[in-house]
Amino acid sequence: MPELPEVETVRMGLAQIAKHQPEITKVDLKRGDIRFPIPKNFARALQGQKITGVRRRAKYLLIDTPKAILLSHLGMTGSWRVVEAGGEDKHDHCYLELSDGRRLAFRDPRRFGVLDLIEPGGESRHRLLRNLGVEPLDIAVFDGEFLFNASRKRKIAAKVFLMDQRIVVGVGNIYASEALFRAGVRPGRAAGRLTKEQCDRLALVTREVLEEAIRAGGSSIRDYRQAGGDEGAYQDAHRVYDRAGQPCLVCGKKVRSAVLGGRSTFWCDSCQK
DNA sequence: ATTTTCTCCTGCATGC
DNA sequence: TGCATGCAGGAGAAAA
Repeated sequence: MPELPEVETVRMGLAQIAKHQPEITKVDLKRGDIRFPIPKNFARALQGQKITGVRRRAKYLLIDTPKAILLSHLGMTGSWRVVEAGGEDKHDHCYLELSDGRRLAFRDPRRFGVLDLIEPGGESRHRLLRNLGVEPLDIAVFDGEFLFNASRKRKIAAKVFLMDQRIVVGVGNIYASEALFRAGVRPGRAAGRLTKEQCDRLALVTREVLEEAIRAGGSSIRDYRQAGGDEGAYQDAHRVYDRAGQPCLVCGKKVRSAVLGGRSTFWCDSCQK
């Protein structure tokens, strides 16, 4: 499930592919909708455009061209990958043919992803981007004080709070469990009851876990792959995620699991309070 | 305003 | 072997 580290890994891969600013010679759109309708002028707007950069905001990828920004979200099973000229996959919804002969596919079996266009400069007004919270890797804004202030009087579980993209972006189900484990905070604790010290620690370890995961190329669970097709390695570093019933790596007690906010959640009762 | 529930979709694991 | 069932989940949208 692509969360911030996976999306950032894909961003770096795409940026590498696009570093010489290839032109998009052809856009081959296979369907008119994924999760939402794809704009009618999608292919026309991108065709003939040069890729000038690849950015990330939250879990969204922004492929920049002079006249249009291609916005994409990987949802649950989405991926951008370099594919062979002839080959097609039934879950490839869009192909971008580049002037260097390469072909990029947006593949998404479960179709929870997004493809859209943004007018250059219109990023902050886009409906999917305008209500997003702070970037967790931005040290200037994401710290314990921010988390503390944002969580006052909130009754929702700390994990649900941490996954709320309007507060802080990029933290999904895997990294929320991992960060809370490192912070020593039980996922079900009411956000508003977190102490300042816990918020300090949570901000610190959230950044830590995301940065470590980026360095490892992300976590490959089921479908996720890097743009070059490689798997990430961070799934091997998970301390609690998907480890229900197995011994806690710190104290040896069984890792517990429950559904919280509709998502499977993992924690250690003795290491987290 | 905040919180909860529903929904989208397909692949895979499970059980009979 | 095959079918039905349930589960996984990012996040918007609607409901409470």
